[in-house]
Amino acid sequence: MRVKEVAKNLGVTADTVRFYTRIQVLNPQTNPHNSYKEYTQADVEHLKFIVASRALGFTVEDIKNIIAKADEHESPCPTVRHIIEKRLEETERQFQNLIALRARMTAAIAQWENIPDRAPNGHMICHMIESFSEGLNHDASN
Amino acid sequence: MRVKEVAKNLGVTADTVRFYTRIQVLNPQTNPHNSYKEYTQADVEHLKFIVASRALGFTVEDIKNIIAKADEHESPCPTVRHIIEKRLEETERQFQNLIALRARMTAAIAQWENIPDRAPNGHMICHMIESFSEGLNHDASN
DNA sequence: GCTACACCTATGTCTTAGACACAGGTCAAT
DNA sequence: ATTGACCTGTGTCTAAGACATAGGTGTAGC
Repeated sequence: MRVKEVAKNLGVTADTVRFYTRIQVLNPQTNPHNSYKEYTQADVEHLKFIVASRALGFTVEDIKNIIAKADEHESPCPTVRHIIEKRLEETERQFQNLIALRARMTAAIAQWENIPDRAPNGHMICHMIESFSEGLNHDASN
Repeated sequence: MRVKEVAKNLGVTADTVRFYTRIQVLNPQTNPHNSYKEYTQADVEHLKFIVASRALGFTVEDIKNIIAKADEHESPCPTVRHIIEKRLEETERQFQNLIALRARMTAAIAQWENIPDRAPNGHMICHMIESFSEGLNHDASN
């Protein structure tokens, strides 16, 4: 199979498959005539593993490490358990940040609903943002 | 003031200030002797605007556009109102994605709690991920 | 066989918002 | 004058692909 077909089968873009191939986390054979890549069923299974891992929040670097462990005939499972805990913590942090961001955005929109547009002057670029930033507590706790 | 002091005053890193200076969204004077940048109080106010905008989810490119509008003596407010709506929608999408990701992660961790580690074999890299991917519905609706 | 032409391919470059490395500058204490 | 701690600008790097482009494939019509 060639890249497009493989991609369509797994619901990802051809560029994604090319990317995995480029960084050698996927290693199809190359047709020496036109240098097209030829993906076997085993390659597809391999890609399926990669896609599933990505869907669980693993980075591509994580996946490389997991595969490396398996290539040494060691069980990658302890590594997998450890990494997903770490990634879950990060996700939780992002989640909190996103909630805070959304709160700031909706608060700003609400605050701006009742005030008029205004031309910029010497010390103001946009009075809406400028006035909103007054209420922002920029502490160093981060 | 020099970069570190400015950064500390606004609760960002010196690298962040240097970055804004590099892309010319901040334009301090340069000391011709040592090519150190010298930030005036006006520069600090300008940076304050940038930091506030970033805190509202605007991209640096957005901020450039807003400043460009203001430089043409046009009110940037309509632009600002428009952009924040767009960014809020994106944030909402990210939010949904993050919720779904977190659900997948916790589901995987729960599922893996009761199954043993296992060595990789010919057709499996990590049976935990592999078995989890079975339950994944990879549809094309995205 | 030849030529269009639609579609596909690999490769190189670009993206964000800074973080990091590093060679050199500053400045107060000696 | 020299040490040494700290600071500076500049160049490079990051993640995970997306995009641009020159060239290949393969079918249809002649």
